[in-house]
Amino acid sequence: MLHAMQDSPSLLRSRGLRATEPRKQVIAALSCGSVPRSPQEIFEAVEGAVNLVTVYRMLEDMEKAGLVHRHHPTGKFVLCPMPEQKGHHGFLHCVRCGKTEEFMEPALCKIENTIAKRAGFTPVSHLSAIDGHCAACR
Amino acid sequence: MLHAMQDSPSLLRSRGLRATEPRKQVIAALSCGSVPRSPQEIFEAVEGAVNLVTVYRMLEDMEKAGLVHRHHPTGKFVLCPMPEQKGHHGFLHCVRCGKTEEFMEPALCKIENTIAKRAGFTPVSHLSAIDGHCAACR
DNA sequence: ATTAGTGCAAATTCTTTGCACCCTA
DNA sequence: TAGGGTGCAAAGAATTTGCACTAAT
Repeated sequence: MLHAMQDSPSLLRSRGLRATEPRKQVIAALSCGSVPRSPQEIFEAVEGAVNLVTVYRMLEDMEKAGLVHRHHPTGKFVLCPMPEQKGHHGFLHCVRCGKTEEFMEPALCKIENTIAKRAGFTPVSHLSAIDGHCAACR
Repeated sequence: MLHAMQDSPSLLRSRGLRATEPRKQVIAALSCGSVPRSPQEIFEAVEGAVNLVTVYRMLEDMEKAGLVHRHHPTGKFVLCPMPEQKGHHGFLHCVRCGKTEEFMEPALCKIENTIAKRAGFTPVSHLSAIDGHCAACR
């Protein structure tokens, strides 16, 4: 997350997006605290410095670019800590404090592929979210 | 699913909900085709026979009762094929035709628990959805 | 200089709330 | 007949669209 905050311009450019002021601000807001945020919450976090409509459009672009992910079932957004890595990203989400961390676990992927195959499905993408209490909120 | 269609009244009553005409219609609509449906889509499926607002309230109640589940990331609703069974329910969803089936896989649960523990999380609930192409849409 | 990106205003769409009436158990 | 459910009207949120203007490359 920090790497994104420290150098959001190159992060953006590496994904084919221009490094604009609004985008840098939104990334900065998202990189604070590992908590998923809704468009409205991001808008408030930047204190209205970026238009809400722009936040919507931006998140759409950044999601396509793999820079942010939507956390389900909340539907909020988090910065992807490893945008270069392909594969199944999953979330660990604390229902008390909201802290959310992303993980990648090949073994989980493998089982999901097995389940899909068994049912005659050709898997394309996976989504998994684990809700619970984090160490601090135990 | 068929069992629900054939006897939605007892299904409803077994969960403490009254077997009303609107509810029977919504369950019938949901049990057709194993496709997740939004409140609006359900409203259209019953051809306006049930008020849209009622559909919303109903889905809320039925979800609490464990009769329907929300499918993520679409946010639409499906009838739960096994409301008696506890544990982690997951979805297999065809991105072409929309067909969605639910599964339960202890091995998946187990890995997710491991992931959570490893990160110091106490897991409370899991969500997983696999998108892909079903046998018919291959 | 180009063209992606942004802001503003306004339209849509989605979801919730309040309240009176109805119908299931 | 009592209380859970429903419909209707209306409010409130959330999300999208069009278009002119700005700014990054």
